[in-house]
Amino acid sequence: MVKRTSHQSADCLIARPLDAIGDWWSLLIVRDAFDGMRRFGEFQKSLGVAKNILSARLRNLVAHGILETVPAPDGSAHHEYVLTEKGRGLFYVLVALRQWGETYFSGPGEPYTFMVDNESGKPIRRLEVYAEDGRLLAPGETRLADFRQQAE
Amino acid sequence: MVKRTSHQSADCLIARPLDAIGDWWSLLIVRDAFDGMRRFGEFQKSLGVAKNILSARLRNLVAHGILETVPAPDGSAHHEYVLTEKGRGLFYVLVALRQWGETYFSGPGEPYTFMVDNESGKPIRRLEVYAEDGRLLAPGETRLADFRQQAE
DNA sequence: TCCGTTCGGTTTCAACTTGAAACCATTGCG
DNA sequence: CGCAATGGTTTCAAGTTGAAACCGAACGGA
Repeated sequence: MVKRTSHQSADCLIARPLDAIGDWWSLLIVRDAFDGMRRFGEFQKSLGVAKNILSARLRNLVAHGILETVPAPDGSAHHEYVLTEKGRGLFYVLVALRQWGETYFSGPGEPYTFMVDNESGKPIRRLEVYAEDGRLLAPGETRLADFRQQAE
Repeated sequence: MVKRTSHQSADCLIARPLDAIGDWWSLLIVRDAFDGMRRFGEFQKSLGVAKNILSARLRNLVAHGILETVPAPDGSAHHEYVLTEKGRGLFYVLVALRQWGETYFSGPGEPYTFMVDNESGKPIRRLEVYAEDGRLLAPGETRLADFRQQAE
Protein backbone atom coordinates (compact mmCIF):
# COMPACT_ATOMS: atom_id res chain seq x y z
CA MET A 1 0.00 0.00 0.00
CA VAL A 2 1.33 3.18 0.79
CA LYS A 3 -1.26 4.76 2.74
CA ARG A 4 -3.94 3.43 4.91
CA THR A 5 -6.90 3.24 2.63
CA SER A 6 -9.50 5.88 3.10
CA HIS A 7 -13.19 5.26 2.80
CA GLN A 8 -13.74 8.93 2.17
CA SER A 9 -15.14 8.49 -1.27
CA ALA A 10 -16.84 5.17 -0.77
CA ASP A 11 -20.39 5.00 -1.97
CA CYS A 12 -21.53 3.37 1.18
CA LEU A 13 -22.63 5.64 3.95
CA ILE A 14 -21.42 3.24 6.55
CA ALA A 15 -17.95 3.34 5.09
CA ARG A 16 -17.53 7.09 4.94
CA PRO A 17 -18.15 7.79 8.60
CA LEU A 18 -15.42 5.33 9.44
CA ASP A 19 -12.95 7.79 8.04
CA ALA A 20 -13.91 10.16 10.78
CA ILE A 21 -14.39 7.86 13.71
CA GLY A 22 -13.16 4.48 12.62
CA ASP A 23 -10.09 4.26 14.74
CA TRP A 24 -9.47 3.02 18.21
CA TRP A 25 -9.68 6.30 20.04
CA SER A 26 -12.02 8.69 18.32
CA LEU A 27 -15.25 7.21 19.57
CA LEU A 28 -13.90 7.12 23.08
CA ILE A 29 -13.04 10.78 22.85
CA VAL A 30 -16.58 11.48 21.70
CA ARG A 31 -17.93 9.41 24.55
CA ASP A 32 -15.89 11.44 27.00
CA ALA A 33 -17.07 14.62 25.36
CA PHE A 34 -20.64 13.48 26.03
CA ASP A 35 -19.60 13.00 29.61
CA GLY A 36 -18.67 16.65 29.75
CA MET A 37 -14.95 16.55 29.12
CA ARG A 38 -13.56 19.47 27.22
CA ARG A 39 -9.87 19.88 27.91
CA PHE A 40 -6.90 18.15 26.37
CA GLY A 41 -5.72 17.10 29.78
CA GLU A 42 -9.06 15.63 30.77
CA PHE A 43 -9.18 13.43 27.71
CA GLN A 44 -5.60 12.43 28.16
CA LYS A 45 -6.09 11.43 31.75
CA SER A 46 -9.34 9.63 31.08
CA LEU A 47 -8.10 7.64 28.13
CA GLY A 48 -4.49 7.16 29.05
CA VAL A 49 -3.59 7.70 25.43
CA ALA A 50 -0.27 9.10 24.31
CA LYS A 51 -0.40 12.84 23.89
CA ASN A 52 0.70 12.84 20.29
CA ILE A 53 -2.05 10.41 19.40
CA LEU A 54 -4.65 12.38 21.29
CA SER A 55 -3.46 15.49 19.56
CA ALA A 56 -3.82 13.87 16.15
CA ARG A 57 -7.26 12.47 16.97
CA LEU A 58 -8.61 15.73 18.26
CA ARG A 59 -7.34 17.44 15.15
CA ASN A 60 -9.04 14.85 12.99
CA LEU A 61 -12.32 15.15 14.87
CA VAL A 62 -12.21 18.91 14.55
CA ALA A 63 -11.40 18.60 10.86
CA HIS A 64 -14.45 16.39 10.41
CA GLY A 65 -16.65 18.82 12.23
CA ILE A 66 -17.39 16.49 15.10
CA LEU A 67 -15.69 18.63 17.68
CA GLU A 68 -14.97 22.31 17.57
CA THR A 69 -12.57 24.37 19.58
CA VAL A 70 -13.96 27.19 21.63
CA PRO A 71 -11.65 30.03 22.59
CA ALA A 72 -11.31 30.08 26.33
CA PRO A 73 -13.75 29.60 29.14
CA ASP A 74 -11.61 30.67 32.06
CA GLY A 75 -9.69 33.30 30.19
CA SER A 76 -6.68 31.07 29.81
CA ALA A 77 -4.82 31.05 26.54
CA HIS A 78 -5.98 27.52 25.84
CA HIS A 79 -9.09 26.35 24.15
CA GLU A 80 -11.57 23.58 24.80
CA TYR A 81 -13.09 20.94 22.59
CA VAL A 82 -16.85 20.67 22.44
CA LEU A 83 -19.21 18.53 20.42
CA THR A 84 -20.87 20.06 17.42
CA GLU A 85 -24.36 19.19 16.28
CA LYS A 86 -22.80 16.57 14.03
CA GLY A 87 -20.85 15.22 16.94
CA ARG A 88 -23.95 14.99 19.09
CA GLY A 89 -25.47 12.95 16.29
CA LEU A 90 -23.12 10.19 17.30
CA PHE A 91 -25.19 9.67 20.40
CA TYR A 92 -27.16 6.91 18.77
CA VAL A 93 -24.02 5.15 17.65
CA LEU A 94 -22.70 5.25 21.18
CA VAL A 95 -25.96 3.97 22.61
CA ALA A 96 -26.05 1.14 20.10
CA LEU A 97 -22.44 0.22 20.76
CA ARG A 98 -22.93 0.37 24.48
CA GLN A 99 -26.02 -1.80 24.47
CA TRP A 100 -24.19 -4.30 22.36
CA GLY A 101 -21.31 -4.15 24.78
CA GLU A 102 -23.60 -4.58 27.76
CA THR A 103 -25.13 -7.62 26.20
CA TYR A 104 -22.06 -9.42 24.97
CA PHE A 105 -19.01 -8.04 26.72
CA SER A 106 -19.88 -7.84 30.36
CA GLY A 107 -18.29 -10.48 32.48
CA PRO A 108 -20.49 -12.50 34.79
CA GLY A 109 -21.12 -10.75 38.05
CA GLU A 110 -19.20 -7.76 36.90
CA PRO A 111 -20.38 -4.47 38.36
CA TYR A 112 -20.86 -2.80 35.05
CA THR A 113 -22.42 0.55 34.48
CA PHE A 114 -25.27 1.31 32.18
CA MET A 115 -27.00 4.23 30.70
CA VAL A 116 -29.76 5.81 32.66
CA ASP A 117 -32.11 8.61 31.96
CA ASN A 118 -30.85 11.74 33.68
CA GLU A 119 -34.24 12.59 34.98
CA SER A 120 -35.51 9.36 36.44
CA GLY A 121 -32.20 7.61 36.95
CA LYS A 122 -33.66 4.48 35.43
CA PRO A 123 -32.06 2.52 32.62
CA ILE A 124 -33.06 3.55 29.16
CA ARG A 125 -34.95 1.27 26.82
CA ARG A 126 -33.23 -0.90 24.28
CA LEU A 127 -32.86 0.54 20.83
CA GLU A 128 -35.35 -0.68 18.32
CA VAL A 129 -35.75 -0.26 14.60
CA TYR A 130 -39.15 0.51 13.21
CA ALA A 131 -40.63 0.49 9.76
CA GLU A 132 -42.34 3.62 8.59
CA ASP A 133 -45.69 2.14 9.52
CA GLY A 134 -44.51 1.32 13.01
CA ARG A 135 -43.80 -2.37 12.69
CA LEU A 136 -40.81 -3.49 14.75
CA LEU A 137 -38.02 -4.71 12.52
CA ALA A 138 -35.58 -7.45 13.42
CA PRO A 139 -31.96 -7.54 12.27
CA GLY A 140 -31.91 -8.49 8.63
CA GLU A 141 -35.39 -7.30 7.82
CA THR A 142 -34.03 -4.32 5.98
CA ARG A 143 -32.12 -3.81 2.81
CA LEU A 144 -30.61 -0.92 0.98
CA ALA A 145 -32.40 0.87 -1.78
CA ASP A 146 -31.36 3.87 -3.76
CA PHE A 147 -33.41 6.96 -4.17
CA ARG A 148 -34.90 5.90 -7.47
CA GLN A 149 -36.17 2.58 -6.20
CA GLN A 150 -37.95 3.90 -3.18
CA ALA A 151 -39.40 6.88 -5.02
CA GLU A 152 -41.44 4.78 -7.39
CA MET B 1 4.98 1.67 21.93
CA VAL B 2 5.14 -1.84 21.43
CA LYS B 3 1.76 -3.01 20.86
CA ARG B 4 -1.37 -1.36 19.85
CA THR B 5 -3.23 -0.87 23.06
CA SER B 6 -6.15 -3.12 23.68
CA HIS B 7 -9.34 -2.02 25.32
CA GLN B 8 -10.11 -5.60 26.18
CA SER B 9 -10.10 -5.06 29.88
CA ALA B 10 -11.38 -1.53 29.96
CA ASP B 11 -14.18 -0.92 32.37
CA CYS B 12 -16.18 0.92 29.83
CA LEU B 13 -18.53 -1.12 27.71
CA ILE B 14 -18.04 1.15 24.80
CA ALA B 15 -14.34 0.57 24.86
CA ARG B 16 -14.39 -3.18 24.95
CA PRO B 17 -16.39 -3.73 21.79
CA LEU B 18 -13.88 -1.62 19.93
CA ASP B 19 -11.41 -4.42 20.39
CA ALA B 20 -13.62 -6.57 18.27
CA ILE B 21 -14.83 -4.16 15.66
CA GLY B 22 -12.85 -0.99 16.14
CA ASP B 23 -10.79 -1.10 13.03
CA TRP B 24 -11.31 0.14 9.56
CA TRP B 25 -12.61 -3.04 8.01
CA SER B 26 -14.45 -5.15 10.53
CA LEU B 27 -17.70 -3.24 10.51
CA LEU B 28 -17.73 -3.23 6.74
CA ILE B 29 -17.33 -6.98 6.75
CA VAL B 30 -20.26 -7.25 9.13
CA ARG B 31 -22.28 -4.95 6.93
CA ASP B 32 -21.57 -7.17 3.95
CA ALA B 33 -22.47 -10.20 6.01
CA PHE B 34 -25.85 -8.61 6.67
CA ASP B 35 -26.16 -8.17 2.94
CA GLY B 36 -25.83 -11.89 2.58
CA MET B 37 -22.18 -12.31 1.78
CA ARG B 38 -20.56 -15.42 3.11
CA ARG B 39 -17.49 -16.28 1.10
CA PHE B 40 -13.96 -15.01 1.39
CA GLY B 41 -13.98 -14.02 -2.22
CA GLU B 42 -17.23 -12.12 -1.95
CA PHE B 43 -15.93 -10.01 0.88
CA GLN B 44 -12.66 -9.47 -0.89
CA LYS B 45 -14.31 -8.32 -4.06
CA SER B 46 -16.81 -6.13 -2.30
CA LEU B 47 -14.32 -4.39 -0.05
CA GLY B 48 -11.25 -4.38 -2.24
CA VAL B 49 -9.18 -5.13 0.81
CA ALA B 50 -5.90 -7.00 0.65
CA LYS B 51 -6.37 -10.69 1.18
CA ASN B 52 -4.04 -10.92 4.12
CA ILE B 53 -5.91 -8.17 5.90
CA LEU B 54 -9.25 -9.71 5.15
CA SER B 55 -7.95 -13.01 6.40
CA ALA B 56 -6.81 -11.44 9.66
CA ARG B 57 -10.07 -9.57 10.13
CA LEU B 58 -12.22 -12.59 9.50
CA ARG B 59 -10.15 -14.53 11.99
CA ASN B 60 -10.57 -11.79 14.54
CA LEU B 61 -14.31 -11.60 14.01
CA VAL B 62 -14.59 -15.35 14.36
CA ALA B 63 -12.43 -15.24 17.49
CA HIS B 64 -14.78 -12.67 18.96
CA GLY B 65 -17.81 -14.75 18.16
CA ILE B 66 -19.23 -12.27 15.71
CA LEU B 67 -18.90 -14.54 12.74
CA GLU B 68 -18.69 -18.28 12.67
CA THR B 69 -17.49 -20.59 9.98
CA VAL B 70 -19.89 -23.16 8.66
CA PRO B 71 -18.46 -26.25 7.02
CA ALA B 72 -19.53 -26.28 3.43
CA PRO B 73 -22.74 -25.41 1.73
CA ASP B 74 -22.01 -26.72 -1.73
CA GLY B 75 -19.88 -29.59 -0.60
CA SER B 76 -16.67 -27.79 -1.40
CA ALA B 77 -13.78 -28.03 0.99
CA HIS B 78 -14.10 -24.39 1.87
CA HIS B 79 -16.23 -22.85 4.52
CA GLU B 80 -18.39 -19.79 4.73
CA TYR B 81 -18.62 -17.04 7.27
CA VAL B 82 -21.99 -16.29 8.79
CA LEU B 83 -23.13 -13.93 11.49
CA THR B 84 -23.76 -15.30 14.92
CA GLU B 85 -26.44 -14.00 17.24
CA LYS B 86 -23.83 -11.68 18.68
CA GLY B 87 -22.93 -10.51 15.23
CA ARG B 88 -26.54 -9.83 14.37
CA GLY B 89 -26.64 -7.69 17.49
CA LEU B 90 -24.49 -5.22 15.61
CA PHE B 91 -27.49 -4.40 13.48
CA TYR B 92 -28.34 -1.42 15.66
CA VAL B 93 -24.80 -0.11 15.49
CA LEU B 94 -24.91 -0.30 11.72
CA VAL B 95 -28.26 1.42 11.56
CA ALA B 96 -27.04 4.19 13.85
CA LEU B 97 -23.86 4.65 11.90
CA ARG B 98 -25.69 4.66 8.62
CA GLN B 99 -28.25 7.20 9.71
CA TRP B 100 -25.47 9.41 10.95
CA GLY B 101 -23.72 8.94 7.64
CA GLU B 102 -26.87 9.73 5.70
CA THR B 103 -27.31 12.91 7.63
CA TYR B 104 -23.80 14.27 7.61
CA PHE B 105 -21.83 12.55 4.89
CA SER B 106 -24.01 12.54 1.83
CA GLY B 107 -23.01 15.00 -0.79
CA PRO B 108 -25.64 17.34 -2.15
CA GLY B 109 -27.69 15.76 -4.87
CA GLU B 110 -25.86 12.53 -4.48
CA PRO B 111 -27.87 9.44 -5.34
CA TYR B 112 -27.31 7.75 -2.05
CA THR B 113 -28.97 4.62 -0.84
CA PHE B 114 -30.82 4.18 2.35
CA MET B 115 -32.27 1.48 4.46
CA VAL B 116 -35.73 0.33 3.68
CA ASP B 117 -38.00 -2.17 5.28
CA ASN B 118 -37.89 -5.40 3.30
CA GLU B 119 -41.60 -5.77 3.37
CA SER B 120 -42.88 -2.36 2.40
CA GLY B 121 -39.80 -1.05 0.66
CA LYS B 122 -40.19 2.21 2.51
CA PRO B 123 -37.41 3.87 4.49
CA ILE B 124 -37.17 2.90 8.10
CA ARG B 125 -37.74 5.36 10.90
CA ARG B 126 -34.94 7.22 12.59
CA LEU B 127 -33.52 5.66 15.70
CA GLU B 128 -34.71 7.15 18.91
CA VAL B 129 -33.75 6.68 22.51
CA TYR B 130 -36.47 6.32 25.09
CA ALA B 131 -36.55 6.43 28.83
CA GLU B 132 -38.07 3.51 30.64
CA ASP B 133 -41.32 5.43 30.98
CA GLY B 134 -41.44 6.18 27.28
CA ARG B 135 -40.18 9.74 27.23
CA LEU B 136 -38.05 10.53 24.19
CA LEU B 137 -34.49 11.33 25.19
CA ALA B 138 -32.22 13.74 23.39
CA PRO B 139 -28.45 13.34 23.11
CA GLY B 140 -26.93 14.17 26.45
CA GLU B 141 -30.00 13.41 28.51
CA THR B 142 -28.45 10.25 29.80
CA ARG B 143 -25.58 9.43 32.05
CA LEU B 144 -23.90 6.31 33.26
CA ALA B 145 -24.74 4.71 36.53
CA ASP B 146 -23.44 1.54 38.04
CA PHE B 147 -25.54 -1.28 39.25
CA ARG B 148 -25.53 -0.13 42.83
CA GLN B 149 -26.80 3.33 42.05
CA GLN B 150 -29.68 2.28 39.92
CA ALA B 151 -30.69 -0.52 42.22
CA GLU B 152 -31.57 1.77 45.07
C1' DT C 1 12.47 38.53 40.15
C1' DC C 2 13.58 33.90 39.60
C1' DC C 3 12.32 29.02 40.15
C1' DG C 4 9.25 25.35 39.73
C1' DT C 5 4.85 23.58 38.00
C1' DT C 6 0.93 22.82 35.03
C1' DC C 7 -1.12 22.78 30.57
C1' DG C 8 -1.11 21.74 25.90
C1' DG C 9 1.08 20.23 22.74
C1' DT C 10 5.27 18.72 19.06
C1' DT C 11 9.32 15.87 18.02
C1' DT C 12 11.88 11.65 17.91
C1' DC C 13 12.44 7.02 17.23
C1' DA C 14 11.65 2.01 17.64
C1' DA C 15 8.14 -1.42 17.30
C1' DC C 16 4.06 -2.83 15.09
C1' DT C 17 0.46 -2.85 11.41
C1' DT C 18 -1.00 -2.38 6.82
C1' DG C 19 -1.22 -3.44 2.03
C1' DA C 20 0.43 -5.09 -2.62
C1' DA C 21 2.17 -8.70 -4.78
C1' DA C 22 3.97 -13.17 -5.04
C1' DC C 23 3.40 -17.68 -3.78
C1' DC C 24 0.93 -22.06 -2.56
C1' DA C 25 -2.40 -25.81 -1.80
C1' DT C 26 -7.06 -27.75 -3.13
C1' DT C 27 -10.72 -28.49 -5.86
C1' DG C 28 -13.32 -28.21 -10.26
C1' DC C 29 -13.48 -29.01 -14.97
C1' DG C 30 -12.58 -29.96 -19.88
C1' DC D 1 -3.45 -34.25 -17.39
C1' DG D 2 -3.46 -29.34 -17.53
C1' DC D 3 -5.26 -25.13 -16.09
C1' DA D 4 -8.06 -21.85 -13.89
C1' DA D 5 -10.60 -20.45 -9.66
C1' DT D 6 -10.91 -20.27 -4.66
C1' DG D 7 -8.97 -19.30 -0.33
C1' DG D 8 -5.44 -18.32 1.90
C1' DT D 9 -0.20 -17.44 3.71
C1' DT D 10 4.32 -15.23 3.17
C1' DT D 11 7.29 -11.43 2.26
C1' DC D 12 8.64 -6.91 2.54
C1' DA D 13 8.40 -1.82 2.08
C1' DA D 14 5.95 2.03 3.73
C1' DG D 15 2.93 3.99 7.15
C1' DT D 16 1.05 4.33 11.88
C1' DT D 17 1.31 4.04 16.81
C1' DG D 18 3.00 4.97 21.33
C1' DA D 19 6.44 6.17 25.13
C1' DA D 20 9.28 9.45 26.40
C1' DA D 21 11.69 13.59 25.83
C1' DC D 22 11.34 18.18 24.76
C1' DC D 23 9.20 22.96 24.46
C1' DG D 24 6.93 27.30 25.19
C1' DA D 25 3.52 30.03 27.50
C1' DA D 26 1.10 31.04 31.73
C1' DC D 27 0.73 31.13 36.49
C1' DG D 28 2.33 30.83 41.67
C1' DG D 29 5.38 31.27 45.40
C1' DA D 30 9.44 32.62 47.93
